[in-house]
Amino acid sequence: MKKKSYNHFFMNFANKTKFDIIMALRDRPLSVLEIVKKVGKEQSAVSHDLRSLARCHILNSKKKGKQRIYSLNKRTVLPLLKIVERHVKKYCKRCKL
Amino acid sequence: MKKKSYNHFFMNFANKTKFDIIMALRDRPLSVLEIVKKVGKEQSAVSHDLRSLARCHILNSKKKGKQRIYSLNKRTVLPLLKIVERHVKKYCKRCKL
DNA sequence: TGATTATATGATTTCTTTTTCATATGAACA
DNA sequence: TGTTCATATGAAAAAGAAATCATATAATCA
Repeated sequence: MKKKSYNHFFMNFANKTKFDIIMALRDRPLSVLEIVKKVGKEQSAVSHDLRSLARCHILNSKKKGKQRIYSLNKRTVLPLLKIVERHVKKYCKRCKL
Repeated sequence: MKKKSYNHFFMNFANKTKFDIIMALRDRPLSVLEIVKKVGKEQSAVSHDLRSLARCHILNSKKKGKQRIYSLNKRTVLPLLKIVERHVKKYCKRCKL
């Protein structure tokens, strides 16, 4: 079992900015600049995060002129988020987290 | 949306030891000492991790004499692992992670 | 009550991840 | 070709998380 793969995978959801990026891409694919605007972080920081997300195949990307468009791996991410949403709603109503 | 809840939740899967603990509890509930043996870490480190896992309701616990027995929140954890296992098998065949 | 066993806690050190900054690459187009 | 816009990269600084250590609590039982 590839433990490191799991660690990296989950790390991408555990980090605030990376999680924001995932959420930003739920509705539709976006270019880097659009993502930068949505999540309100430095371009460079976002690029680093995108790299990490794409390396784990949480995001896909394709070029479009001089832009790069990132999109969500919905097959994995949507059902995953659904499970965790249910969990958080159930258990984190009035917890301090 | 409780972003911090999500971050903490995923952090418990992203960390090597915590992930090991989750895996150790897949078959059956265990006492702290049993978990310590299984994951091969210091008792104190394991206790810290158990606290964090239980705070997010990934684990439940109950006392039994002077022991404390930890068990998995299967409803959330099992389907989650299933999704990620599929993902890792599909994408991380020969990746370096 | 005091000794023993099981687990938890808090503070500090150590390690990893994230942010930031400066700069590089690469595509489009005048 | 040179300028501009979009994105990526690498290294160093800053922040955050985990491991460690010493000690505390809590339950059991002699």
